[in-house]
Amino acid sequence: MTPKRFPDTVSLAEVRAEAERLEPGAEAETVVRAAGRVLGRREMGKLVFLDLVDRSGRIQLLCDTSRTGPVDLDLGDIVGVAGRPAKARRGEPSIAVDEMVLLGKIRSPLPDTFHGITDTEVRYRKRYLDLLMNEHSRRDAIVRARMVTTIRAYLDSEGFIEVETPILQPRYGGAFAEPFVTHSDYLDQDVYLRIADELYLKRLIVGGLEKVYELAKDFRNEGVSYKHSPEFTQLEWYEAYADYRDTMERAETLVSRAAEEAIGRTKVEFRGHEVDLAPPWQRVRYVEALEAEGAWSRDPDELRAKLEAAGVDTSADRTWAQLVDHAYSHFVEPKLIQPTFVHDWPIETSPFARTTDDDPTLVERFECVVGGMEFGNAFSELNDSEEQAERFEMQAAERAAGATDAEEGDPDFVEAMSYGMPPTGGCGIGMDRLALVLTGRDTIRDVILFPALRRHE
RNA sequence: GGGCCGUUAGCUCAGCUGGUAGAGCAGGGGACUCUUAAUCCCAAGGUCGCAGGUUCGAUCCCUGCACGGCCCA
Repeated sequence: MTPKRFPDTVSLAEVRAEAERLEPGAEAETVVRAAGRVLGRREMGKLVFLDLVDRSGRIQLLCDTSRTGPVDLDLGDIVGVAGRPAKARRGEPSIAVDEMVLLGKIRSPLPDTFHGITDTEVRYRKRYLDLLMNEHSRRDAIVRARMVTTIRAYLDSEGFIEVETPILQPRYGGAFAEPFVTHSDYLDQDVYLRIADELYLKRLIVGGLEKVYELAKDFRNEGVSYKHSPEFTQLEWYEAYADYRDTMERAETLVSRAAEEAIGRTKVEFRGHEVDLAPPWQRVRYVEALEAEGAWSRDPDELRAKLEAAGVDTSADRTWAQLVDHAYSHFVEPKLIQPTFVHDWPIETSPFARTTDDDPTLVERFECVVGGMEFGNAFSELNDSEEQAERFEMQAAERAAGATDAEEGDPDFVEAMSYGMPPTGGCGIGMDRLALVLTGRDTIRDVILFPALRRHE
Protein backbone atom coordinates (compact mmCIF):
# COMPACT_ATOMS: atom_id res chain seq x y z
CA MET A 1 0.00 0.00 0.00
CA THR A 2 1.23 3.49 -0.79
CA PRO A 3 1.89 5.97 2.04
CA LYS A 4 -1.04 8.05 3.21
CA ARG A 5 1.04 11.18 3.67
CA PHE A 6 4.29 12.71 2.51
CA PRO A 7 5.06 15.63 4.80
CA ASP A 8 7.69 18.37 4.85
CA THR A 9 7.82 19.00 1.13
CA VAL A 10 9.01 22.16 -0.54
CA SER A 11 7.61 23.47 -3.80
CA LEU A 12 9.39 22.60 -7.01
CA ALA A 13 9.79 26.29 -7.77
CA GLU A 14 11.79 26.66 -4.55
CA VAL A 15 14.01 23.68 -5.31
CA ARG A 16 14.52 24.95 -8.83
CA ALA A 17 15.65 28.35 -7.53
CA GLU A 18 18.17 26.64 -5.30
CA ALA A 19 19.37 24.33 -8.08
CA GLU A 20 19.77 27.26 -10.48
CA ARG A 21 22.53 28.69 -8.32
CA LEU A 22 24.74 25.59 -8.63
CA GLU A 23 27.48 24.91 -11.17
CA PRO A 24 26.73 22.26 -13.83
CA GLY A 25 27.45 18.84 -12.38
CA ALA A 26 27.27 20.13 -8.79
CA GLU A 27 24.99 18.89 -6.03
CA ALA A 28 23.89 20.78 -2.90
CA GLU A 29 24.48 19.46 0.61
CA THR A 30 20.96 19.93 1.90
CA VAL A 31 18.36 17.25 1.47
CA VAL A 32 14.90 18.36 0.29
CA ARG A 33 11.62 16.54 0.01
CA ALA A 34 9.24 17.23 -2.84
CA ALA A 35 6.22 15.60 -4.43
CA GLY A 36 4.34 15.80 -7.69
CA ARG A 37 3.41 14.01 -10.86
CA VAL A 38 5.89 12.42 -13.23
CA LEU A 39 5.24 13.86 -16.70
CA GLY A 40 8.46 13.10 -18.52
CA ARG A 41 10.89 10.21 -18.61
CA ARG A 42 14.20 9.79 -20.37
CA GLU A 43 15.92 6.51 -19.56
CA MET A 44 19.64 6.12 -20.11
CA GLY A 45 20.10 2.64 -18.77
CA LYS A 46 21.27 2.98 -15.20
CA LEU A 47 20.60 6.72 -15.25
CA VAL A 48 17.00 7.88 -15.46
CA PHE A 49 15.77 11.43 -15.98
CA LEU A 50 12.22 12.24 -14.93
CA ASP A 51 10.24 15.47 -15.08
CA LEU A 52 8.32 16.15 -11.90
CA VAL A 53 5.48 18.68 -11.97
CA ASP A 54 3.62 20.37 -9.13
CA ARG A 55 1.43 23.48 -8.95
CA SER A 56 4.45 25.75 -8.76
CA GLY A 57 6.33 24.37 -11.74
CA ARG A 58 8.52 21.61 -13.06
CA ILE A 59 11.92 20.19 -12.26
CA GLN A 60 14.04 17.34 -13.54
CA LEU A 61 14.70 14.35 -11.31
CA LEU A 62 18.11 12.82 -11.74
CA CYS A 63 17.89 9.18 -10.72
CA ASP A 64 21.16 7.29 -10.51
CA THR A 65 19.80 3.76 -10.09
CA SER A 66 22.85 2.80 -8.04
CA ARG A 67 21.49 5.29 -5.47
CA THR A 68 17.74 4.95 -5.93
CA GLY A 69 17.37 1.33 -6.94
CA PRO A 70 15.41 0.45 -10.08
CA VAL A 71 12.99 3.16 -11.23
CA ASP A 72 9.74 1.40 -11.98
CA LEU A 73 6.95 3.83 -12.73
CA ASP A 74 4.61 5.01 -15.44
CA LEU A 75 4.17 8.50 -16.83
CA GLY A 76 1.53 10.12 -14.68
CA ASP A 77 2.44 8.40 -11.42
CA ILE A 78 2.45 10.63 -8.36
CA VAL A 79 5.68 10.32 -6.40
CA GLY A 80 7.46 11.78 -3.42
CA VAL A 81 11.23 12.18 -3.50
CA ALA A 82 14.03 12.95 -1.11
CA GLY A 83 17.21 14.23 -2.65
CA ARG A 84 19.54 17.14 -3.14
CA PRO A 85 19.13 20.15 -5.39
CA ALA A 86 21.55 19.62 -8.26
CA LYS A 87 22.45 20.87 -11.67
CA ALA A 88 22.94 18.31 -14.40
CA ARG A 89 26.12 18.38 -16.44
CA ARG A 90 24.16 19.95 -19.28
CA GLY A 91 22.96 22.67 -16.91
CA GLU A 92 19.41 21.51 -16.20
CA PRO A 93 18.23 22.33 -12.64
CA SER A 94 17.40 19.02 -11.03
CA ILE A 95 16.96 17.03 -7.88
CA ALA A 96 19.56 14.29 -7.43
CA VAL A 97 17.26 11.67 -5.97
CA ASP A 98 18.21 9.48 -3.04
CA GLU A 99 14.79 8.02 -2.38
CA MET A 100 11.61 7.86 -4.36
CA VAL A 101 8.19 6.71 -3.12
CA LEU A 102 5.11 5.98 -5.18
CA LEU A 103 2.22 7.98 -3.66
CA GLY A 104 -0.48 7.54 -6.27
CA LYS A 105 -0.60 5.06 -9.14
CA ILE A 106 -1.89 6.04 -12.55
CA ARG A 107 -4.25 3.36 -13.86
CA SER A 108 -5.42 4.92 -17.10
CA PRO A 109 -2.92 5.91 -19.76
CA LEU A 110 -2.02 9.58 -19.76
CA PRO A 111 -2.82 11.61 -22.87
CA ASP A 112 0.01 12.58 -25.22
CA THR A 113 2.53 14.39 -23.01
CA PHE A 114 3.79 16.54 -25.86
CA HIS A 115 0.53 17.72 -27.43
CA GLY A 116 -1.51 17.61 -24.24
CA ILE A 117 -5.26 17.62 -24.68
CA THR A 118 -6.58 19.91 -27.38
CA ASP A 119 -10.05 18.50 -27.97
CA THR A 120 -12.29 21.21 -26.54
CA GLU A 121 -14.98 18.84 -25.41
CA VAL A 122 -12.55 16.58 -23.56
CA ARG A 123 -10.88 19.59 -21.96
CA TYR A 124 -14.23 20.65 -20.49
CA ARG A 125 -15.59 17.24 -19.57
CA LYS A 126 -12.34 15.99 -18.09
CA ARG A 127 -10.93 19.21 -16.76
CA TYR A 128 -8.56 17.28 -14.52
CA LEU A 129 -6.73 16.08 -17.60
CA ASP A 130 -6.64 19.58 -19.06
CA LEU A 131 -5.17 20.92 -15.81
CA LEU A 132 -2.76 18.03 -15.65
CA MET A 133 -1.43 18.34 -19.17
CA ASN A 134 -1.77 22.02 -19.96
CA GLU A 135 0.23 24.41 -17.85
CA HIS A 136 -1.75 27.29 -19.32
CA SER A 137 -4.98 25.91 -17.89
CA ARG A 138 -3.40 25.50 -14.50
CA ARG A 139 -2.14 29.08 -14.63
CA ASP A 140 -5.56 30.46 -15.59
CA ALA A 141 -7.23 28.67 -12.68
CA ILE A 142 -4.71 30.28 -10.34
CA VAL A 143 -5.16 33.73 -11.91
CA ARG A 144 -8.88 33.49 -11.33
CA ALA A 145 -8.42 32.42 -7.72
CA ARG A 146 -6.04 35.30 -7.04
CA MET A 147 -8.47 37.72 -8.68
CA VAL A 148 -11.31 36.63 -6.40
CA THR A 149 -9.10 36.70 -3.30
CA THR A 150 -7.92 40.22 -4.11
CA ILE A 151 -11.44 41.50 -4.65
CA ARG A 152 -12.63 40.12 -1.33
CA ALA A 153 -9.59 41.58 0.44
CA TYR A 154 -10.18 44.97 -1.16
CA LEU A 155 -13.87 45.14 -0.21
CA ASP A 156 -13.18 43.83 3.30
CA SER A 157 -10.49 46.47 3.79
CA GLU A 158 -12.93 49.17 2.68
CA GLY A 159 -15.39 48.21 5.41
CA PHE A 160 -17.76 46.00 3.40
CA ILE A 161 -19.11 42.83 4.92
CA GLU A 162 -19.61 39.70 2.87
CA VAL A 163 -23.10 38.24 3.13
CA GLU A 164 -25.03 35.30 1.74
CA THR A 165 -28.54 35.68 0.41
CA PRO A 166 -30.96 33.05 -0.91
CA ILE A 167 -30.17 31.18 -4.10
CA LEU A 168 -33.55 29.44 -4.00
CA GLN A 169 -36.10 32.20 -4.16
CA PRO A 170 -39.91 32.26 -4.15
CA ARG A 171 -39.72 35.17 -6.58
CA TYR A 172 -36.88 36.17 -8.88
CA GLY A 173 -35.72 39.59 -9.98
CA GLY A 174 -32.92 42.10 -10.27
CA ALA A 175 -32.17 41.53 -13.95
CA PHE A 176 -33.82 40.96 -17.30
CA ALA A 177 -33.46 37.19 -17.63
CA GLU A 178 -35.30 33.88 -17.57
CA PRO A 179 -34.88 31.87 -14.38
CA PHE A 180 -34.44 28.17 -13.74
CA VAL A 181 -37.46 26.79 -11.95
CA THR A 182 -37.28 23.97 -9.45
CA HIS A 183 -39.59 22.61 -6.81
CA SER A 184 -39.50 22.44 -3.04
CA ASP A 185 -41.24 19.29 -1.82
CA TYR A 186 -41.37 20.65 1.71
CA LEU A 187 -42.91 23.98 0.75
CA ASP A 188 -44.95 22.27 -1.96
CA GLN A 189 -44.24 25.14 -4.30
CA ASP A 190 -42.01 26.06 -7.19
CA VAL A 191 -38.92 28.08 -6.39
CA TYR A 192 -36.54 29.94 -8.68
CA LEU A 193 -32.77 29.92 -8.82
CA ARG A 194 -31.75 33.54 -8.46
CA ILE A 195 -30.85 35.55 -11.54
CA ALA A 196 -29.25 38.33 -9.44
CA ASP A 197 -28.43 39.16 -5.81
CA GLU A 198 -29.71 42.72 -6.04
CA LEU A 199 -33.07 42.69 -4.29
CA TYR A 200 -31.92 40.84 -1.17
CA LEU A 201 -28.75 42.89 -0.84
CA LYS A 202 -30.75 46.09 -0.91
CA ARG A 203 -33.00 44.74 1.84
CA LEU A 204 -29.79 44.53 3.88
CA ILE A 205 -29.05 48.16 3.08
CA VAL A 206 -32.54 49.01 4.38
CA GLY A 207 -31.63 46.99 7.45
CA GLY A 208 -28.64 49.20 8.12
CA LEU A 209 -25.70 46.98 7.16
CA GLU A 210 -24.50 49.96 5.08
CA LYS A 211 -21.77 48.29 3.00
CA VAL A 212 -22.41 44.75 1.85
CA TYR A 213 -21.23 42.47 -0.90
CA GLU A 214 -21.88 38.98 -2.17
CA LEU A 215 -19.60 37.06 -4.52
CA ALA A 216 -21.40 33.94 -5.65
CA LYS A 217 -23.28 32.16 -8.38
CA ASP A 218 -26.29 33.40 -10.28
CA PHE A 219 -28.27 31.37 -12.80
CA ARG A 220 -29.96 32.40 -16.03
CA ASN A 221 -31.90 29.99 -18.15
CA GLU A 222 -30.56 31.02 -21.53
CA GLY A 223 -28.10 30.04 -24.21
CA VAL A 224 -24.34 29.92 -24.03
CA SER A 225 -21.89 32.09 -25.90
CA TYR A 226 -18.32 33.23 -25.45
CA LYS A 227 -19.60 35.53 -22.67
CA HIS A 228 -22.69 33.68 -21.43
CA SER A 229 -22.94 30.68 -19.18
CA PRO A 230 -26.20 29.55 -17.52
CA GLU A 231 -24.35 29.35 -14.22
CA PHE A 232 -21.97 32.21 -13.56
CA THR A 233 -20.29 34.05 -10.73
CA GLN A 234 -21.32 37.56 -9.92
CA LEU A 235 -19.96 40.12 -7.52
CA GLU A 236 -22.47 42.68 -6.25
CA TRP A 237 -21.73 45.36 -3.73
CA TYR A 238 -23.96 48.06 -2.24
CA GLU A 239 -22.66 51.12 -0.47
CA ALA A 240 -24.93 53.44 1.50
CA TYR A 241 -24.54 57.19 1.02
CA ALA A 242 -22.73 56.77 -2.31
CA ASP A 243 -23.98 57.43 -5.85
CA TYR A 244 -23.01 56.02 -9.22
CA ARG A 245 -20.06 58.39 -9.62
CA ASP A 246 -18.54 57.11 -6.37
CA THR A 247 -19.29 53.64 -7.62
CA MET A 248 -17.43 54.25 -10.90
CA GLU A 249 -14.31 55.09 -8.95
CA ARG A 250 -14.68 52.02 -6.80
CA ALA A 251 -15.16 49.80 -9.84
CA GLU A 252 -12.04 51.16 -11.55
CA THR A 253 -10.00 50.72 -8.40
CA LEU A 254 -11.28 47.23 -7.69
CA VAL A 255 -10.66 45.96 -11.20
CA SER A 256 -7.22 47.47 -11.63
CA ARG A 257 -6.12 46.12 -8.26
CA ALA A 258 -7.42 42.70 -9.11
CA ALA A 259 -5.37 42.82 -12.31
CA GLU A 260 -2.22 43.92 -10.52
CA GLU A 261 -2.52 41.21 -7.89
CA ALA A 262 -3.61 38.40 -10.20
CA ILE A 263 -1.31 38.98 -13.17
CA GLY A 264 1.04 41.72 -12.02
CA ARG A 265 -0.02 44.40 -14.49
CA THR A 266 -3.03 46.35 -15.77
CA LYS A 267 -2.29 46.06 -19.48
CA VAL A 268 -3.79 42.95 -20.99
CA GLU A 269 -4.32 41.42 -24.40
CA PHE A 270 -8.04 40.74 -24.83
CA ARG A 271 -9.89 39.72 -27.98
CA GLY A 272 -7.03 40.91 -30.16
CA HIS A 273 -6.65 44.29 -28.47
CA GLU A 274 -4.17 45.71 -26.02
CA VAL A 275 -6.31 47.20 -23.24
CA ASP A 276 -5.26 49.00 -20.07
CA LEU A 277 -7.42 48.54 -16.98
CA ALA A 278 -5.67 51.31 -15.03
CA PRO A 279 -7.97 54.15 -13.94
CA PRO A 280 -9.44 56.45 -14.98
CA TRP A 281 -11.62 54.72 -17.55
CA GLN A 282 -13.28 56.72 -20.27
CA ARG A 283 -16.85 57.88 -19.68
CA VAL A 284 -19.44 57.99 -22.46
CA ARG A 285 -23.10 58.98 -22.33
CA TYR A 286 -25.46 56.27 -23.55
CA VAL A 287 -27.57 58.59 -25.69
CA GLU A 288 -24.57 60.41 -27.15
CA ALA A 289 -22.93 57.12 -28.05
CA LEU A 290 -26.03 56.03 -29.96
CA GLU A 291 -26.42 59.44 -31.60
CA ALA A 292 -22.82 59.24 -32.81
CA GLU A 293 -23.79 56.03 -34.60
CA GLY A 294 -26.95 57.60 -36.01
CA ALA A 295 -28.89 55.00 -34.04
CA TRP A 296 -30.80 57.08 -31.50
CA SER A 297 -34.50 57.73 -31.69
CA ARG A 298 -37.32 57.87 -29.19
CA ASP A 299 -39.71 56.70 -31.89
CA PRO A 300 -39.91 52.89 -32.03
CA ASP A 301 -40.75 52.74 -35.73
CA GLU A 302 -37.92 55.07 -36.67
CA LEU A 303 -35.48 53.13 -34.47
CA ARG A 304 -36.62 49.83 -35.96
CA ALA A 305 -36.12 51.24 -39.45
CA LYS A 306 -32.56 52.33 -38.61
CA LEU A 307 -31.79 48.85 -37.29
CA GLU A 308 -33.33 47.06 -40.24
CA ALA A 309 -31.47 49.39 -42.61
CA ALA A 310 -28.27 48.20 -40.96
CA GLY A 311 -29.29 44.59 -41.61
CA VAL A 312 -30.32 43.82 -38.02
CA ASP A 313 -33.21 41.42 -37.52
CA THR A 314 -35.62 43.15 -35.13
CA SER A 315 -38.43 40.64 -35.39
CA ALA A 316 -38.01 39.55 -31.78
CA ASP A 317 -38.08 43.12 -30.44
CA ARG A 318 -41.54 44.13 -29.22
CA THR A 319 -40.92 47.34 -27.33
CA TRP A 320 -38.86 50.51 -27.67
CA ALA A 321 -36.73 49.41 -24.72
CA GLN A 322 -35.86 46.18 -26.52
CA LEU A 323 -35.09 48.06 -29.73
CA VAL A 324 -32.83 50.59 -28.07
CA ASP A 325 -31.05 47.85 -26.18
CA HIS A 326 -30.57 46.01 -29.47
CA ALA A 327 -29.23 49.18 -31.09
CA TYR A 328 -26.82 49.72 -28.21
CA SER A 329 -25.47 46.18 -28.31
CA HIS A 330 -25.17 46.24 -32.09
CA PHE A 331 -23.75 49.70 -32.78
CA VAL A 332 -22.06 50.88 -29.60
CA GLU A 333 -20.87 48.07 -27.36
CA PRO A 334 -18.65 46.25 -29.90
CA LYS A 335 -16.71 49.44 -30.58
CA LEU A 336 -15.78 50.14 -26.97
CA ILE A 337 -12.36 48.54 -26.65
CA GLN A 338 -10.61 50.36 -23.81
CA PRO A 339 -12.42 50.11 -20.46
CA THR A 340 -15.41 52.44 -20.60
CA PHE A 341 -18.30 53.55 -18.41
CA VAL A 342 -21.40 53.98 -20.54
CA HIS A 343 -23.68 56.06 -18.34
CA ASP A 344 -27.15 57.63 -18.12
CA TRP A 345 -29.46 55.01 -19.55
CA PRO A 346 -33.12 55.30 -20.60
CA ILE A 347 -35.47 54.79 -17.69
CA GLU A 348 -37.33 52.01 -19.54
CA THR A 349 -34.23 49.81 -19.43
CA SER A 350 -33.43 50.33 -15.76
CA PRO A 351 -36.16 49.81 -13.14
CA PHE A 352 -33.86 50.16 -10.12
CA ALA A 353 -31.90 53.32 -10.89
CA ARG A 354 -32.60 56.92 -9.87
CA THR A 355 -33.32 59.49 -12.54
CA THR A 356 -30.64 61.99 -13.51
CA ASP A 357 -30.82 65.54 -12.17
CA ASP A 358 -31.63 67.17 -15.49
CA ASP A 359 -33.53 64.54 -17.49
CA PRO A 360 -36.35 62.43 -15.97
CA THR A 361 -36.25 60.02 -18.93
CA LEU A 362 -32.69 59.00 -18.06
CA VAL A 363 -31.34 57.23 -15.00
CA GLU A 364 -28.04 57.20 -13.14
CA ARG A 365 -26.81 53.87 -14.39
CA PHE A 366 -23.58 52.75 -15.98
CA GLU A 367 -22.28 49.65 -17.62
CA CYS A 368 -18.58 48.77 -17.78
CA VAL A 369 -17.38 47.62 -21.18
CA VAL A 370 -14.00 46.35 -22.34
CA GLY A 371 -13.04 44.73 -25.61
CA GLY A 372 -16.64 45.15 -26.79
CA MET A 373 -17.95 43.12 -23.85
CA GLU A 374 -20.05 44.29 -20.94
CA PHE A 375 -18.69 43.11 -17.61
CA GLY A 376 -20.34 45.38 -15.05
CA ASN A 377 -23.56 47.23 -14.33
CA ALA A 378 -24.29 49.79 -11.64
CA PHE A 379 -26.77 52.40 -10.43
CA SER A 380 -27.49 55.16 -8.05
CA GLU A 381 -30.04 52.85 -6.45
CA LEU A 382 -33.64 53.91 -6.34
CA ASN A 383 -34.52 54.37 -2.66
CA ASP A 384 -38.13 55.57 -2.73
CA SER A 385 -40.68 52.79 -2.43
CA GLU A 386 -43.45 54.67 -4.24
CA GLU A 387 -41.21 55.34 -7.19
CA GLN A 388 -40.03 51.73 -7.12
CA ALA A 389 -43.64 50.55 -7.28
CA GLU A 390 -44.19 52.78 -10.33
CA ARG A 391 -41.12 51.36 -12.02
CA PHE A 392 -42.41 47.82 -11.52
CA GLU A 393 -45.67 48.93 -13.12
CA MET A 394 -43.67 50.28 -16.05
CA GLN A 395 -42.05 46.86 -16.31
CA ALA A 396 -45.43 45.14 -16.16
CA ALA A 397 -46.41 47.21 -19.19
CA GLU A 398 -43.23 46.04 -20.95
CA ARG A 399 -44.18 42.43 -20.20
CA ALA A 400 -47.68 43.01 -21.45
CA ALA A 401 -46.17 44.38 -24.65
CA GLY A 402 -44.24 41.17 -25.16
CA ALA A 403 -40.93 41.72 -23.36
CA THR A 404 -40.95 38.38 -21.56
CA ASP A 405 -37.77 39.03 -19.61
CA ALA A 406 -38.93 42.32 -18.08
CA GLU A 407 -39.06 42.54 -14.28
CA GLU A 408 -41.91 40.67 -12.61
CA GLY A 409 -42.14 43.01 -9.64
CA ASP A 410 -41.60 42.22 -5.99
CA PRO A 411 -44.08 43.67 -3.45
CA ASP A 412 -42.04 42.39 -0.53
CA PHE A 413 -39.01 44.30 -1.81
CA VAL A 414 -41.11 47.45 -2.22
CA GLU A 415 -42.36 47.03 1.32
CA ALA A 416 -38.80 46.75 2.60
CA MET A 417 -37.91 49.97 0.85
CA SER A 418 -40.99 51.65 2.31
CA TYR A 419 -39.25 51.60 5.70
CA GLY A 420 -36.65 53.98 4.31
CA MET A 421 -33.44 53.31 2.46
CA PRO A 422 -30.35 55.51 2.34
CA PRO A 423 -29.05 56.75 -1.00
CA THR A 424 -26.94 53.88 -2.23
CA GLY A 425 -24.48 53.07 -4.97
CA GLY A 426 -24.65 49.47 -6.17
CA CYS A 427 -22.61 47.56 -8.70
CA GLY A 428 -22.49 44.08 -10.19
CA ILE A 429 -19.39 42.72 -11.90
CA GLY A 430 -19.23 39.41 -13.75
CA MET A 431 -16.37 37.45 -12.25
CA ASP A 432 -16.15 35.05 -15.18
CA ARG A 433 -15.96 37.90 -17.64
CA LEU A 434 -13.33 39.69 -15.60
CA ALA A 435 -11.37 36.44 -15.44
CA LEU A 436 -11.67 36.26 -19.24
CA VAL A 437 -10.07 39.67 -19.54
CA LEU A 438 -7.28 38.92 -17.06
CA THR A 439 -6.41 35.57 -18.62
CA GLY A 440 -6.83 36.81 -22.20
CA ARG A 441 -8.99 33.78 -22.99
CA ASP A 442 -11.61 33.92 -25.76
CA THR A 443 -14.46 32.01 -24.16
CA ILE A 444 -16.04 31.97 -20.72
CA ARG A 445 -15.89 28.17 -20.73
CA ASP A 446 -12.12 28.45 -20.38
CA VAL A 447 -12.35 30.30 -17.06
CA ILE A 448 -15.12 28.13 -15.62
CA LEU A 449 -13.53 24.90 -14.45
CA PHE A 450 -16.55 22.72 -15.24
CA PRO A 451 -18.68 24.51 -17.83
CA ALA A 452 -22.25 23.40 -18.50
CA LEU A 453 -22.41 20.62 -21.08
CA ARG A 454 -25.06 18.19 -22.17
CA ARG A 455 -24.91 14.80 -20.58
CA HIS A 456 -22.90 12.31 -22.53
CA GLU A 457 -23.60 8.62 -22.02
C1' G B 1 -34.13 27.66 -32.51
C1' G B 2 -31.23 28.50 -37.58
C1' G B 3 -26.55 28.17 -40.67
C1' C B 4 -21.64 26.22 -41.24
C1' C B 5 -17.78 22.86 -39.47
C1' G B 6 -15.98 18.66 -36.69
C1' U B 7 -16.17 13.35 -34.45
C1' U B 8 -10.61 7.65 -37.16
C1' A B 9 -6.13 3.61 -31.48
C1' G B 10 -5.75 6.14 -24.44
C1' C B 11 -3.75 11.17 -26.71
C1' U B 12 -2.13 14.15 -31.27
C1' C B 13 -3.13 13.43 -36.25
C1' A B 14 -2.83 11.08 -41.66
C1' G B 15 -6.08 8.23 -44.79
C1' C B 16 -5.99 9.83 -52.79
C1' U B 17 -11.85 8.86 -57.39
C1' G B 18 -15.67 4.13 -52.82
C1' G B 19 -11.92 -1.62 -52.65
C1' U B 20 -12.53 -3.78 -44.76
C1' A B 21 -7.17 1.71 -41.84
C1' G B 22 -1.62 4.15 -40.84
C1' A B 23 2.15 7.19 -38.01
C1' G B 24 4.10 9.53 -33.55
C1' C B 25 3.49 9.60 -28.32
C1' A B 26 1.48 6.69 -24.22
C1' G B 27 0.98 1.40 -22.52
C1' G B 28 3.91 -4.06 -22.92
C1' G B 29 9.05 -6.61 -23.75
C1' G B 30 14.36 -5.53 -24.52
C1' A B 31 19.36 -2.23 -24.97
C1' C B 32 21.74 2.12 -22.99
C1' U B 33 25.22 6.39 -16.65
C1' C B 34 23.94 13.49 -18.66
C1' U B 35 19.04 13.07 -21.16
C1' U B 36 15.43 17.02 -21.82
C1' A B 37 9.55 15.80 -27.62
C1' A B 38 16.34 11.28 -25.58
C1' U B 39 17.58 7.28 -29.01
C1' C B 40 17.45 2.14 -30.93
C1' C B 41 15.06 -2.98 -31.53
C1' C B 42 10.50 -6.20 -30.93
C1' A B 43 5.39 -7.21 -30.27
C1' A B 44 0.49 -5.42 -29.47
C1' G B 45 -3.31 -1.80 -29.98
C1' G B 46 -9.66 0.07 -34.07
C1' U B 47 -17.89 -0.71 -33.04
C1' C B 48 -13.62 4.85 -38.27
C1' G B 49 -19.62 8.96 -32.94
C1' C B 50 -24.66 6.11 -33.50
C1' A B 51 -28.68 4.29 -36.80
C1' G B 52 -30.44 3.70 -41.57
C1' G B 53 -29.85 4.13 -47.09
C1' U B 54 -27.19 3.78 -52.02
C1' U B 55 -23.54 0.16 -53.87
C1' C B 56 -20.87 -6.13 -55.65
C1' G B 57 -18.26 -3.31 -51.82
C1' A B 58 -18.80 2.65 -47.45
C1' U B 59 -14.01 5.69 -42.78
C1' C B 60 -15.15 7.94 -47.74
C1' C B 61 -21.55 9.28 -51.01
C1' C B 62 -26.90 10.31 -49.01
C1' U B 63 -30.56 10.83 -44.76
C1' G B 64 -31.59 11.06 -39.63
C1' C B 65 -29.78 11.32 -34.65
C1' A B 66 -26.08 12.34 -30.58
C1' C B 67 -22.15 15.30 -28.75
C1' G B 68 -18.93 19.47 -29.49
C1' G B 69 -17.11 24.13 -31.89
C1' C B 70 -17.92 28.86 -34.48
C1' C B 71 -21.50 32.43 -36.19
C1' C B 72 -26.59 34.27 -35.97
C1' A B 73 -31.32 34.72 -33.05
